[in-house]
Amino acid sequence: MVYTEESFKAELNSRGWRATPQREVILQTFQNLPEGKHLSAEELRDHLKEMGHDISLSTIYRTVKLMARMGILRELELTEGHKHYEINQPSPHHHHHLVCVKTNQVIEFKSNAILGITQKVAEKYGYKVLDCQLTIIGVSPEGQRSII
Amino acid sequence: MVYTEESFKAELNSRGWRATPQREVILQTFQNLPEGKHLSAEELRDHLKEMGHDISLSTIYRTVKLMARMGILRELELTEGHKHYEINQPSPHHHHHLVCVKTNQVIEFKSNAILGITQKVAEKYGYKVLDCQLTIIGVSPEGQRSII
DNA sequence: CCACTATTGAAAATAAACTGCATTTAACGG
DNA sequence: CCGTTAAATGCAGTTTATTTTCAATAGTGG
Repeated sequence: MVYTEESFKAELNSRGWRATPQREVILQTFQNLPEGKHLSAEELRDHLKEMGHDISLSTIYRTVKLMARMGILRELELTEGHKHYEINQPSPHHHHHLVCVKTNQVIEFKSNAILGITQKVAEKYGYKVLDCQLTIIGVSPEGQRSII
Repeated sequence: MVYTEESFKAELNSRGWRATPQREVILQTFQNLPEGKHLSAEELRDHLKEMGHDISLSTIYRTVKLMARMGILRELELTEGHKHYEINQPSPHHHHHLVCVKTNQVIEFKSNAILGITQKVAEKYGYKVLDCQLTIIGVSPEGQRSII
């Protein structure tokens, strides 16, 4: 699902919400990010500022949360202590994360099998799926060598 | 892996750390929790207090983080805004979470296939696995009905 | 174009998690 | 056992991410 300005507005309005310049800019920003790139709220604020868009942190937080609930963004909780957001890509681009607790390295990987498992589980409980994330927590080769 | 007081002490000492009454009590608490039950730092503090153990929040935070890095506890990030911890069970008890963004309902489910995928991915990158969690974010039947 | 109400930005408020430091205490070697 | 050494604890204070309050602004639907 890729949103245009119009389809995004329609989606928002259908839920009683409003399309605003801030929301549109944030959506476009995430849609144009290189695959697998994710941003924290502050990183997004800075990135937007560089592009000439001064959007307050309050709005950023409110918007990413809103878009995560709509299923447009994925909310990632890796190991850094703050959330990251990225576009919630459909099947072929959908990926998961392998995280090192020592070095905080994050590796992405894909798996169709996980999508299948997710479908079955969600169906069983009558859930509508917004996102599924397999997070593997472990120690990278470098981490295993380090003493710290 | 179920730890006794001795094996836990051995595991700590082998890493240059110390076995303390607080750490032992916390380990026992998690090992005795009903399956699938998870606690936040504050809930753990209160639970321990009820059992007659007055352990400071600082120590709680330090201990759960330590035990998560050791692979003894899993750190769960569901939707409530704070972390939860539970014992990191081996294969037959290992489970995953289906979470509703509207009602915050959490359903657990098991899957051997996920363990297999995790093994393969970790092996490919030379990672030592501490934990793997598939989190499915969606909307429950009740959530789909609600207007909020 | 109007009225209504959602949204924004700034500042203040929260809440979770972390840290510095003095004190306590586990581990290890003799 | 005992003493030494460094790790761990508890307290208080702090940091950091995120949320909320509120007045001003601006989409929307009629």
